[in-house]
Amino acid sequence: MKDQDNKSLSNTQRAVRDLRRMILSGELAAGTDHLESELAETLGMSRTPIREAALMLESKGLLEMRPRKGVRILPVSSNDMREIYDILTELESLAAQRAAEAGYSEDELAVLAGSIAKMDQAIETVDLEAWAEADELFHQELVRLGGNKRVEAIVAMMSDQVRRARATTLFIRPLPVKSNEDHRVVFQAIRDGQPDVARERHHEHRLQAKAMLCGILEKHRLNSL
Amino acid sequence: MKDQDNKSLSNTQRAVRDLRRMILSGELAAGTDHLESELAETLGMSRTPIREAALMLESKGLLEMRPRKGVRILPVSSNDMREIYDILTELESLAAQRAAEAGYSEDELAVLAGSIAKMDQAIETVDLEAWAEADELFHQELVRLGGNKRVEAIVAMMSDQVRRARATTLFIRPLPVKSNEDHRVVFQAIRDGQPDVARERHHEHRLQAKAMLCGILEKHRLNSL
DNA sequence: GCATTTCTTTGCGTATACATTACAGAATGC
DNA sequence: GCATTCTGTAATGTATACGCAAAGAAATGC
Repeated sequence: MKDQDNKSLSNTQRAVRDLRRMILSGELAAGTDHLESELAETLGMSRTPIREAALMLESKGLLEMRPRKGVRILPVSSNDMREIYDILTELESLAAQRAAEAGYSEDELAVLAGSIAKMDQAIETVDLEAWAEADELFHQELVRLGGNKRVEAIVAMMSDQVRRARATTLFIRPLPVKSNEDHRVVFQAIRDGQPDVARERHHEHRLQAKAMLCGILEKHRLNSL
Repeated sequence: MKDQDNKSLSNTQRAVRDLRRMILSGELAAGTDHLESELAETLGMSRTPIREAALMLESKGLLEMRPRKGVRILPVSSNDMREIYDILTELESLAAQRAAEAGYSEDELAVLAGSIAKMDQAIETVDLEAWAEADELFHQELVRLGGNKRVEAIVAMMSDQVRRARATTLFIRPLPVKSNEDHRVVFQAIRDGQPDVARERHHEHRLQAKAMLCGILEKHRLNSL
């Protein structure tokens, strides 16, 4: 199945996918430099698709191309995380508001409800990986329901960067019980058609998440992930 | 001076700059298709830098590369404008808040004040082009003062698309007197260190601008710019 | 021993050639 | 006359080659 994908995908697309995966997994560590030709050999293709992929990832903020220094995997500082969380806070809150205004049916909210259920279960079994995955689904689906494709794209881009920080902090942070309550309240506001409540509560939720995460990063001097 | 730029800039960078300019000026009209080789010949370079430039502009949402259909200049529908204005509304309001929190000195706010003065003057002389330019400066500087580089980048990206719509609507819309009052109020709130006021007033300002612009677009059936 | 300059090496920017693939139009079968 | 398949072509996707510019090494002058 993966091989079929490989056949239909262009090399450039494969390079984007693989490089992104390697960056998010840490295989290409933050702050390290890599020659185009080196990456080309690693992925078994020529420099052209590598360059095209790197260009795309550069505009997504994952790396930087510097003449004669190779492509540099961008580190994410705690200041970067502040910037990113501020943007996520605003855009997701807008999405929550719009979702509440849209008046979705129970069916249409099934995925959102499901993600909350998964998070509850993950907390009971103290499975942090599963919680993180469900949390991501919640936010992604929330934004989808907001109905603004550009917001979706921006949030997806930022989420890529958050993911790296989260992988590090997941096991340091307190158990996200409060977080789950917040999600439930936002969900109810959307279901009950209360845009202002949905917006406000989600806004608050994200501000707290930001404070928590950035606090941890700074306390542990994790200044480049 | 321009020629010096051309010497120090790479062909890819020139292509980005020129293509962007051609799209914003309408020389490359929205909805039209252009072959890579055709653009290459126009700009006097090979396909490689054209492809790289197109890739960058694609991620900025100005165009789309479709296999065998050429590079398509993306039209901006009134629905697109709604999406864009919603994002600008949220992110600029955040910037206004943060700018007010930062406690800038009069000196540091000089550019912002200057842009307001220019807008006032432009209204008196009914010079809409000059007004639009000053208005853009105001919003750009506001976002800069917000101190979030990513917000700056996103807003700059979206502004590129707004510019096309504005060129069309500028001479249909009412004289932006109300707009200038809004700017002044936001400026004062920033100067006086009132984050909530700055945020709220700017938010309102942008919502009205959105309603006005989208209203015009729909009334005149301008559905692809 | 240090600075300056030149030379070498290395990696990127770009052109170009080639492979691939999707589409159009013709041709053939029914 | 219509549908289907085949084939040619046009445009993209990818590889590769080459020139140039910058960083480092070596050498020379002081």
